[in-house]
Amino acid sequence: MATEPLSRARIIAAAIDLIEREGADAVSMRRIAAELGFGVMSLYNHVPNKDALLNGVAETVLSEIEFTDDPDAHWTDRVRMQARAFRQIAHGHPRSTMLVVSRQLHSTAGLLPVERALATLRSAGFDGAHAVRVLRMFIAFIVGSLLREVGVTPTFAPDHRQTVEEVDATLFPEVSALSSLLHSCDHEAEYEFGVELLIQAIAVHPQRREGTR
Amino acid sequence: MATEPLSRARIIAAAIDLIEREGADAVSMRRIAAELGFGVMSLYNHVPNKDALLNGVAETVLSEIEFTDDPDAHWTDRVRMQARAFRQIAHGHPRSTMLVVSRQLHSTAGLLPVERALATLRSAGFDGAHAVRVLRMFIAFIVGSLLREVGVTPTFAPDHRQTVEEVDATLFPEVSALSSLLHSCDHEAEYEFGVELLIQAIAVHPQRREGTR
DNA sequence: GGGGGGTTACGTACACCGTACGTCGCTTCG
DNA sequence: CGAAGCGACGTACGGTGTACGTAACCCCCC
Repeated sequence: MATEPLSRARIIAAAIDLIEREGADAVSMRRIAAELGFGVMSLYNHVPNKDALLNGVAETVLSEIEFTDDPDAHWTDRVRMQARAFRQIAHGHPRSTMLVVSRQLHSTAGLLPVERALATLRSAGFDGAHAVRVLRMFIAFIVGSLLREVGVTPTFAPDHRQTVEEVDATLFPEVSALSSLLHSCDHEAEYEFGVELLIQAIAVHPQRREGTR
Repeated sequence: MATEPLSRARIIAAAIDLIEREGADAVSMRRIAAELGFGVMSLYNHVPNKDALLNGVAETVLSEIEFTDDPDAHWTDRVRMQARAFRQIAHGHPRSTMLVVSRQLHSTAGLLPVERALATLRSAGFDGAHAVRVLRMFIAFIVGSLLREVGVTPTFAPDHRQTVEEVDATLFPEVSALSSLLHSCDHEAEYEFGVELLIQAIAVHPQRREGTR
C-alpha cells in the first residue's frame, strides 16, 4: 500500500477528524501520528509545534465555510446570508468550533469574511466607523451563539439530569416557571431571531447616511 | 508562621491568582500545591479532581460580580445595569474569563443572573418565550464581547506587529482602508453600543404585550 | 559515476502532567 | 487507653510536548 508521504495538510485533516470523532481533549501528537501510521516526531517535519497545528485546524475549518454573495441583492439580504454562513461551522465541525472561535487568525482565511462584511456594510451606506462597530457587534453575537450551539456555553437544555429538575422554585421562581422553555433550544430559530433583530436594529440606526444598495 | 490548613476555598483562590498572574496554561495541580506550600496530593482531600477545581474557579469568579438592581427603575435601565455588570468579569479576572464562559454552571452562582434577568424581562411585559429568547440573545452578545475584550477572539487590535501592517491592499481593500479603525478597539464603547442597540431593538419588538414597568 | 547536501522518518530521552494508592501522624471520641 | 477517622504526603504509573541525534533517501553538481 502506497502510504502517501505525510504533509501539513494531511496532519491537519487527521487532527480535525480526530477532534470531531473524540473531542478536542483526545488530540495529542502521538495520537495523530498513530492515526496516520507514522512516528510521533515525523509530524514535526511539517508542523512547528502543536499550537501551530491547532491554528492550522482553525484556519482550515474557517476556510471551508461557503459564502454565497449576490452583489445585486439588498444589503440586508447580503448581511443575512453572511451571518448564516458562519453557522456552517457549528454544523460541519461542532467539536472544532471552540478552536475556530478562540484563535486569532491573521491569515487570509480569517480576513476574508471580514473584508466581505465590511464591503457589504460600506455599500449599504455605513461609514467606516459604523461599519466596524456593526461588524464587531455581529461577530460577538455569532461567537456567542455558536458556542451555545456546540454546548460550551449553557443552553440550559437537557443535561443528563432528570426531566424538569430540582431547581428550587422559591429561590428561582422564574427559572423554574420557565424551565421547559429554558430546557429546549431551537438553535436555528434562536439564531434567526438574533440576526433579524440585529439587522432591523442597524437598518434603523440614525448614523447611517442615506444612499442604500 | 501559622499556615492555615488548606481548604477548597484556599485552593480555588490560589488557582485564580495563578491564572491571573501567569495564564490558564500555567495551572497545574503541582503548581497550585507548591504555591500554597503543600504537597500535590493534599489538594485531593478538598477537590475531587482538576476539572472540578476549574469549575470552582468559574463559579467563584462569576459569583463575585456585583449586581445593583433597582426594582423601581425603568426596565430598560435595569437591563442596562445587568448587562454592564458582566463586564466586571473581563475587568476583574481577564484571564479567567474564558473559563467562566466555557463551563456549564448548574449551581446557584450560574442561575442567579438568569433568574434576575428573566424577572426583569417578565416585569417589562415580555411573555415567557420572548423573555427566554431575549435573554439568550443578550448572553450570546455578552459572551462574544467578553471574549473579544480579553483577547481570545480577535479585535484586530495591535498585535505585536508593526503599525499599520502588511495586509494586501488589493486583496483586502476595505480591511486595509479601515485598518486604523480595526486596530483600535474601545471595549467600553463597543459594549455600550451593543447593549443600547439590543435594548432599543427589543423595546420596539412587536410581540411584547403592553403594560410596562 | 561519485560525492554531498537537503529532506524526511524515526527512536530515545527529558521534564512535566493528572491522579490512584498506601502510609503516617494527629485529633477526637468512646 | 484504644479505635477510628481525617488530612498531609511520597511514590508510582501512564500520559503529554518536544529537543536531539541518526539513518535512509533523493537530487544536483562536479
